[in-house]
Amino acid sequence: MSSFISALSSSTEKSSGLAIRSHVQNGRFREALSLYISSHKSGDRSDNIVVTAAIKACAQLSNMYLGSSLHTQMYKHGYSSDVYVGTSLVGFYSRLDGIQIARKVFDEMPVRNVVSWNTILAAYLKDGFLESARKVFDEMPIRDVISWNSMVSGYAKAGDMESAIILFREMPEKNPASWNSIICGWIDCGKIAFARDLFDQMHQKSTVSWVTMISGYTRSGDVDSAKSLFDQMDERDLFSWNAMITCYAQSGQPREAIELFNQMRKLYINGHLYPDKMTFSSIISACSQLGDLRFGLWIEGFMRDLQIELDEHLRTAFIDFYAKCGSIERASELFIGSSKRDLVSYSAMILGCGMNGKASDAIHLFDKMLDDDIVPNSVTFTGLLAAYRHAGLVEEGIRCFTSMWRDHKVAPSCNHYAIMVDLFGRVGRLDEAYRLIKSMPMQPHVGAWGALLLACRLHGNVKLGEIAAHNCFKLDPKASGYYVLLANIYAEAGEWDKAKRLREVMTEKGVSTSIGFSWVEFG
DNA sequence: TATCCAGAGA
Repeated sequence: MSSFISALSSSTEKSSGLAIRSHVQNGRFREALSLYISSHKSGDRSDNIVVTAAIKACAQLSNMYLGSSLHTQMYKHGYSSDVYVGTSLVGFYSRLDGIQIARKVFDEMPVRNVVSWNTILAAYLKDGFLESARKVFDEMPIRDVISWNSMVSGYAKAGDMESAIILFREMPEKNPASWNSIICGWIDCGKIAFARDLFDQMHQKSTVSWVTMISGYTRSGDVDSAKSLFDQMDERDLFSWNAMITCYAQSGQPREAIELFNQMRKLYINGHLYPDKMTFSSIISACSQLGDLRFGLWIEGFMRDLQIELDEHLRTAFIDFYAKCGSIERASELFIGSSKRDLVSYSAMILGCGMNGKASDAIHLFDKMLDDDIVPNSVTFTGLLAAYRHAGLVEEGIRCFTSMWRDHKVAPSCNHYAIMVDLFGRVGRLDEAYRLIKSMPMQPHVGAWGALLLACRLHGNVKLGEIAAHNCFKLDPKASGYYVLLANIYAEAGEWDKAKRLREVMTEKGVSTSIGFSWVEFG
């Protein structure tokens, strides 16, 4: 009987051990640890294989408490001299506790293999100690392709492409990760053409290579090239879909992002591909760009169905979404419930308040943000200035605009200028608005001139209106709205000839006359 | 039979 029980318990030990390892292999770290804890409580003795997996899960989940208690247990059982346990502990401490402790554990290992060496090499590189890492690399008794890849990517990430390429050329053996490190390095320093050149030379591209290039094009704003690569891919994994959806969402093409998401959803319905936090983060951003509250709410329900929990990224995406859709109360709830309020979540809230005319809330949040020692950025000031504009608080707006560079070292962008022009314009201070445009250190964009034009329409100023309109025509020749505005200014001033002439110019230039016809009737 | 390298978000 007792042998039966012990056989039974050893078989459950085996199966739970197998399940724990499989959870870890598939990235289900939380499940792995809770299974480990429950099987441990029921008296299972864990072997070094299972503990290795558990330590890895602790590292991934930043569970310092359980990880270090596993370390103590392993020490007691004499397992800590095992090369697998030792190596996973080095990885664990390098992730959670920094290089010193990791190095200490590494030095105390009685046996090391190439993976142990790679782990300590990666630990130095992760913390940015390039020279110490190189020392480890040169001292290593054996190196495999991963050792070389780590060092190459370390140089590339540090921007030292020269050293990266020297090492890359010396490699006795290369795999796709080696190439990807260099490609990534070129992208990081803005040399997308170099990256593409290398990408085209690759014989065996991995999905990582494709995704790296797609996100490179995203960063350089080349949506067409990104899409062209995406279309050429034979096998698309979750990362590939996410990269392309993100590309659209970040390039101001939210409809395309959602369209692609719907295509991806068909694969989900067939049980092939499940959207994850990253997917939703981009999709929510697309929804907030469109101000599409209904679709966003549907997305929230879909996430609930998939049991996707809000992390800080997603929470901020939702704050931005609700704020931009006018649901400031819901945005505030999420913001207040957030465990760490950072620059982005504060800025999203301030922007939301600004857009929804809650000037005093925006100002209050800004003060609180400074109290929390968070340094404001360009987006923060866009929100704050928008709040002043909405409330028509000119003097406060001027003070804020002056202070952003003087006190916070944030240089005003075209958009900031455009908001100020709008603010002056709305209250009829047209000359100041015009002077502000003339004082811009950069080429004024159509937003600034457009704001002035709108103000001239509002206050019936023909002279400035003409100047503003002609700049708009130059900067955005295809848009008919500016012509309509100028025509309205003429019409209201009774200058029918000019209005008529303007319509002729539109026809000559082939500008669409299909919208805003109210003015044409005057001519 | 495990441990290490390359891809992502507001």
